[in-house]
Amino acid sequence: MSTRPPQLSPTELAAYFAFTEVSSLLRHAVEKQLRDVGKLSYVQFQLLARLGDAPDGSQRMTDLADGVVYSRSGLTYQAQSLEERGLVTRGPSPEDERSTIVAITDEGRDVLAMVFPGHIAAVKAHLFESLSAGDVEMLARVMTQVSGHLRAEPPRSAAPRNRALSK
Amino acid sequence: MSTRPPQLSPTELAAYFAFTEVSSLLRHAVEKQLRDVGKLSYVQFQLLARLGDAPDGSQRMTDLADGVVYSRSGLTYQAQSLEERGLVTRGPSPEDERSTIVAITDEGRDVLAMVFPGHIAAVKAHLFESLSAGDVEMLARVMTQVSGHLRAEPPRSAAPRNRALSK
DNA sequence: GTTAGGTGCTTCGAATTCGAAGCAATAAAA
DNA sequence: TTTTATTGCTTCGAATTCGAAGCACCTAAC
Repeated sequence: MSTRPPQLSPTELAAYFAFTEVSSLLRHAVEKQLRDVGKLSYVQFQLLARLGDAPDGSQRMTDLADGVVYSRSGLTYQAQSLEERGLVTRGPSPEDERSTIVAITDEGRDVLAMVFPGHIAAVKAHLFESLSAGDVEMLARVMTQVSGHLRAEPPRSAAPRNRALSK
Repeated sequence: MSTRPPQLSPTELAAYFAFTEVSSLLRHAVEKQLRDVGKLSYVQFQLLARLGDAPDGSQRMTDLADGVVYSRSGLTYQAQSLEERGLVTRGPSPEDERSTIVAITDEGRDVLAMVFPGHIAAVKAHLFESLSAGDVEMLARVMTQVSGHLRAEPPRSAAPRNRALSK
């Protein structure tokens, strides 16, 4: 019935499987390092890293959520947790009363500095160690390509809201 | 302090960021498709797919857990869920009383057949659409390389147990 | 203005996840 | 054989995750 099933070539299959496997294993390895060294979840680390990178060390909640590909409610949860630990502060935006601005604190930067070297080392050890410089370059190019493609169509982590009253 | 901090080259950084982003976005897209079409979580789909691929349609719990990079307790949970839905059966191994053998049922195969085309289409659309054949080949090669490297050292999803009484 | 719709975030409940601890069976050592 | 360690899985509790629903503010059209 309907259209005939689409297929993946053997190469595509191999690429897909290996890709998901690497992604899982890398993630686990990195999470362990972050947990052990800084008691941070992967998301928390990503949030701190993004804030640390931001020009003024602060960002809107929504932009953070989009940046790390994460649900808004989940971000609220993690931001609260980070705030309780004193690693970030949260406050309303002066421009838009609805927005919450999250800013990294000095303590947050300290923790970031604490875990960063180990994080880098873990990534190096698990992702790059077995690759040649050419491979890395290629990987960067291809992943950037796909990433751009993905960013294009689907809006973002906040799903288009209920077109509810469509009746 | 101690050793000087390791560094990632700009290319490595770009590769790492793009890689994690693609992995997140792809995962979300695929999960949505599986949920919508077959009410399956990603893990559940992976489990069914692995069982469907196995020569006799069955596997040990531990091997499944290792295969999908998943915690053992999490697998117990999902296997229970799949069993309740009649998509798999579970029973003790005749060879080793400790082992549980999970086997896919005909219904399981039906659900798998139901979601598979859409799954393939999603992967094609999100991961491969913007890539050339050469890129795909390269990606397959590099990911396989890394995957092998990762599989090598760290044992598996079941962490080396408490070498507790090391005293 | 005022009203309808859009946007930003949080709260809520349910589902999922993990690690630690526990139980049973097997393997290795003594 | 008995003791000791290892392996396979499940149960437990705590933490995390998400989507839906709700609240407040903001914007545009009237």
